[in-house]
Amino acid sequence: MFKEYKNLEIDKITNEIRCFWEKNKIFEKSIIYRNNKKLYVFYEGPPSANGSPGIHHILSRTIKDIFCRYNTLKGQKVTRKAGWDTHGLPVELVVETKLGITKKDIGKKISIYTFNKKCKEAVMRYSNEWNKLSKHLGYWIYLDKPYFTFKTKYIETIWWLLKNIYKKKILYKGYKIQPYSPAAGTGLSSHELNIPGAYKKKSDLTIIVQFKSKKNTLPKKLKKINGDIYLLSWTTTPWTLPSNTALTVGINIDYVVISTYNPYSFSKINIILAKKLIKKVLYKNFFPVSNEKELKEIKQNKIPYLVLNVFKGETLIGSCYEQLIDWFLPYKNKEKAFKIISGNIVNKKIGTGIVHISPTFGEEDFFLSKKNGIPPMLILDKNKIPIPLVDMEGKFIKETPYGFSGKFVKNEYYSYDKRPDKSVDLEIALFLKKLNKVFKIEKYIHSYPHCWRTQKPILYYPLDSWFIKTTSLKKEMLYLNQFINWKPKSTGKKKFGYWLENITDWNLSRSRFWGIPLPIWRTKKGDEEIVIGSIEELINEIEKSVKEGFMSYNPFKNFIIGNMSEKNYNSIDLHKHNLDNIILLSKYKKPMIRESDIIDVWFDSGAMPYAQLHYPFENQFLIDKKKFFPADFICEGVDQTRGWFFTLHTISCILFNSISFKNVISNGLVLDKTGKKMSKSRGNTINPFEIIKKYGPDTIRWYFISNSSPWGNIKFNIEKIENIKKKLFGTLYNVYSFFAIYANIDNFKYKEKEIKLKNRPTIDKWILSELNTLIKKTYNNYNNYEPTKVARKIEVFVIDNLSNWYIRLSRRRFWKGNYTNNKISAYQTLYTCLLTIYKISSPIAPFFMDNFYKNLKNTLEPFESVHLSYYPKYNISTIDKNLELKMSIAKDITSMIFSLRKKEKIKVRQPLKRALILINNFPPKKNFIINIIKKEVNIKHIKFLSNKKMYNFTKKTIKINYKLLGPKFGKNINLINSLISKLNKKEIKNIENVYFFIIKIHDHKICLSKKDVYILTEYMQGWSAICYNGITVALDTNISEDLKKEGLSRELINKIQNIRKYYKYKITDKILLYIETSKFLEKIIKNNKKHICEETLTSELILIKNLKYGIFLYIENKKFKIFLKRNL
RNA sequence: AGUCUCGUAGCUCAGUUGGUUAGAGCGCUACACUGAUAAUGUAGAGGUCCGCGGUUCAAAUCCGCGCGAGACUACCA
Repeated sequence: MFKEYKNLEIDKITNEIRCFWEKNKIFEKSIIYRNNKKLYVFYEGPPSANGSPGIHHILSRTIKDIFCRYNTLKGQKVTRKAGWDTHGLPVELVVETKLGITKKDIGKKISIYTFNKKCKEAVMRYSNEWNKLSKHLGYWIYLDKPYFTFKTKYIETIWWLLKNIYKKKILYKGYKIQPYSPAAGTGLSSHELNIPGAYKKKSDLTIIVQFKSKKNTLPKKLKKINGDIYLLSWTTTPWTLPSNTALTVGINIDYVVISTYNPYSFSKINIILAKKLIKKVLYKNFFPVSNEKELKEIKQNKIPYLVLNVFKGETLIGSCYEQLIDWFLPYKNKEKAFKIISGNIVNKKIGTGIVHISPTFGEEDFFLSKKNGIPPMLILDKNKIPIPLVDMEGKFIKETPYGFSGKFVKNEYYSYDKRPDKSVDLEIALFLKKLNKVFKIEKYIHSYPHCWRTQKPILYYPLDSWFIKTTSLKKEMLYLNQFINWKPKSTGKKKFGYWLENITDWNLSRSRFWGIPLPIWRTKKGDEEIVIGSIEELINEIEKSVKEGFMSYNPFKNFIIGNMSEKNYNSIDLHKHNLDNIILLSKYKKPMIRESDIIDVWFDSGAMPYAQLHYPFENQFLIDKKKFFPADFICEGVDQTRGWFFTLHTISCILFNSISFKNVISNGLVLDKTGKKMSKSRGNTINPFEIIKKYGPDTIRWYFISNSSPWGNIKFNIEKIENIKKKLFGTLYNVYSFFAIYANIDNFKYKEKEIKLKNRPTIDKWILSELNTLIKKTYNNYNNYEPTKVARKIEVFVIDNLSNWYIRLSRRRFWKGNYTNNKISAYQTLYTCLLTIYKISSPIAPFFMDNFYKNLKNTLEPFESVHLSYYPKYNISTIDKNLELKMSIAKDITSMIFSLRKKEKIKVRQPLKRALILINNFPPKKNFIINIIKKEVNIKHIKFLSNKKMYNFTKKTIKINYKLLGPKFGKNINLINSLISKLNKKEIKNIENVYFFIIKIHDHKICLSKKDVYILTEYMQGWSAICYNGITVALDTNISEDLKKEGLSRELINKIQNIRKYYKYKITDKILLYIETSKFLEKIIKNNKKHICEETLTSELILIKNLKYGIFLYIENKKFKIFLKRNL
């Protein structure tokens, strides 16, 4: 027996299947059973469990699950290990808040040990939520032995990787300009700048200053100009001007030399600025003139200017200028300073098009100057250590002249009572004005980052950091990127590609506490250093140090080298609180202390392919033999492009000269119904658990996948989910129920031999052809990582082809007649369709499909679960495109006849005599189609007519094929079209009968082929007709007396069936039928009695004059009485 | 501010290398059909293909400039 249902309870099914999976370890089996099969490698991007999962995690986890399940179906072994990202600032901030402390207090008020302990506790606080999400969503992943980034084994791999990066000589210590809060005395991470509210509108004093060019270094063109030439440059941070060492121009930007006057001193000057910005810089008091004469007069403070020359920025590159404020000179390479360099940072819309560069206080400035060999403005302090002109409290250094010494560069850094009237920026402006070096002073409002703790503006400040020299690997990384299949392509090519193009060295350092410590020890002077690559190495080094007396004992002496047991590894902790106490011995017997920073958490996650395996200490072959590397597939949100995707790629490129993932889907965001981002502050977030509970995981999964491509943003709309539940799952349920009811009645169990395709009725051949086409298409789309196309194709098949067409047409075969081959064929066909649908849909809707699969499984299909079965193979010989085409024409014709009936107001129950159909080039063998149409639309005769016969009834129109003729005739195409469209019916007919014909344009003869035009037959005179898609259908609307009676008899059948249904009789129940007789009814019944009895399973139909019991019915407004009862 | 993605019916989305009159589903209105169906069919209403300009015989599609939404990066001086 096939299981029958009373109604569809998705919730119940889901729970049952979930229990079934757990109890029978289906997930485990799906891996074990494929033990000797090829591996499909999937990497789980580790989530951080210190926040609870949101609705968007449903999206990415659904996609991940789909491809893991699909590839299992394909017969591959798909292991997937869960992992947790455990380190990082967000955790630390949570703990800080909880303990009511700030960064300064760590190591003072509270020990690093305690702090780290608290972090470790805090990090997993939502892990239960995450596991619950996996479970409820049906996301299959090994939760039992996940990798944790804080575990000793994980850390050991990271160290090994870092040591090998060091060996490649691309790990170095250097300066980086970083956001820094002088008020708080700490550097800030970019994360902290992204805290909402960090960017605030700030009003700054901006000035345009005049850098005097060294004329002999200018291009020839400009040397000829009389007088000094100044480069105008704009800045919002005048306090950085003493640190200026270069100017930047855009090579493709047009610049001009202008002769004019300084608006403050009215001295005559030549200035250089971007052509496009003339109007913005020289507005209000300035006016353009066209010759030297006019330039001479300043009228009522109106200043004339004359454009002398236009040139590309490129020509300025390498030219020099005089230092603007000559208080200091760079301690190193000063001869290379004060040059014009090129850079793409030049904004064409604001400023002057010439950017002032202070490498010590701007990140872009820093990189650009480094690239161009420009020295930063660093001077040597009394200890001969290079320092910038502003100290770490945000003050000008002592040595600064003209009263600037010790002044805060931002007024906000003073306490309120001590804040001076004039800010440093203003003082610098006035100082330069006196020297006649200022062209303009203005206020400017822009958004500027502020320290989230002190609410004061941050500075960009050079700080010590460890870097990986990723810039040196740019080529390799770009090259290897070509071999990654990105979904969508643009993320890989553009977003990721551009990012690689503009790659900067990877800053690994974080001056925080909860993370993997840098395994680097250095002497005080920094002349000797060691990078530790394993615990063994560390222990050995400690031993040396103990011998020399730098350390009193070895804190890790209980660790057994070479013992890979969890117990051994859990016995030691490699976090900062332990490592900072370790002092190592240098080659020249000097003490070395650890570089105090921890490693960027992104390195943790990017190292996950190796660290999850404890490579190379264990599982070495899995990576080296490329068994578990690179991944076949990863998937995360598009925001990970510069996050996880990047770090994975970088590490594998550096160390393994390989990509680390072959296919990647970067999914979009989940927005609310109106397209707004979901956020707690907006209050439009959706609880993933509630939504899963309410609609079921399959429905949600299907919704996410079918609604739009996963890489687009999805607007989360509950109504659509409802629709999927009703339409797809409802229909599938109904098709199954239909099958189960009748299969059980006929005791069909798929025990009979499979009926050969050639012996099946055409309708079965058709649906099997469509089914195989579907398998083929879904197979390709899965392989191309296009889940949306898969889901949509399945929807069309299930709803349109299988339910609304195949079953509708085949209905009678299931419930009428004996258990013949025809009937068996119907069962076998429907069975195959259902089983196939369950399999190909199971990656997307794993619960629902498994449930129904299990109901159908039999000796032919022995698998315990659909997820242990195999993806169906499509059979090319079953696909009959011609048949599919014919059927789609039949559908069209049916629709058209319904449409005509509606127009003529003739019910479908009323049989009609005939319909005529005109269609060009209809494939042969029409009978099958004719029979379907006849039954569907209740018409006795369907006739396909040839063109010739129809000639008199039709109107012909002709149109040209633009696609073919357009390229041939270009502009003349419209002329040809007007000529062609004027052809009369006879001429068109002539064209139909030939292959080529000739038309005349302006005495030119043009030869056209029949393919160059479309001929449409549109209309039939005197008939009720309709035309669509090149098909014309005409309906004979005359109703004879006999047809009328037949129609009425059908009306009667319908009424009886409704009563049976109302009485809840079984479909197989036979009945006795009593009808109160009348002339009207006798007329109806007379010729159709047999048919009526057959249709309604009436064993006896009795006409009685006076019927005591019964119900009243109406046909055509005539009242009569009827009584029926079960014939037991 | 820059970069990237997106913008097609009230809603969600298709729309092939540019080519005849831009489509589907949901929703709305009316009618029909139904012994699996909470379905389905037919008809109707509903479009400045975000706007402007360009290339072309021909643009929703290609290019440029805007506008709007989102992400990423952000003192991009």
